[in-house]
Amino acid sequence: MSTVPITFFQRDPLEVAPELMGKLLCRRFEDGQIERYRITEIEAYCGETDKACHAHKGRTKRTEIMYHQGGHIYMYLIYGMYWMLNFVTENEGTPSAILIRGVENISGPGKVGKALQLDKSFYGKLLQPEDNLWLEDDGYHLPFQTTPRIGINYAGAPWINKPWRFEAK
DNA sequence: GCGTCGATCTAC
DNA sequence: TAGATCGACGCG
Repeated sequence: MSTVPITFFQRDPLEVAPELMGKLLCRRFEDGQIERYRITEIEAYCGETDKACHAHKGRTKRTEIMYHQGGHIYMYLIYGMYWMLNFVTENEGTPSAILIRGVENISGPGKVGKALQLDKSFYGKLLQPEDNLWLEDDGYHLPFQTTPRIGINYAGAPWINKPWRFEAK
């Protein structure tokens, strides 16, 4: 069992994603209680050219954090009620991120944010124990498969067809 | 300043 | 299949 270092995220999201599958997402709640959730479903969003990526229209207040060093947390509100959890990848100036769509026993990105009690206060924090959200590797290897991403039809081809969603098999 | 809409989920 | 619910963004 070891804590995954921030540098793990400072490379191409398509390289990080397969290694992220099966890792343990750890959360320390307000009351000090610690829970661990195995990551079972994620999606990669790759830079300004990827029309499904929020950063495809450039640097804004919301997407700003995606332009920073990998290892930061990107949170955003969707449909007025769900907080989506994302991990920033790559380095300064290269916007990309990985959306956590599901963990063991919890399916759906909206439910993950709710179960882990995450909101905008986590925007811009780092994935480290000091910030109450971090990653651990227990050596477990989770079998997975890739499929197109969900809910991004507006992006059009070829982006809707990219097999950038990873799910447990 | 105002209208539109989204990387969702639940219930009718 | 529609409704909840709100911040970001486009338009002007």
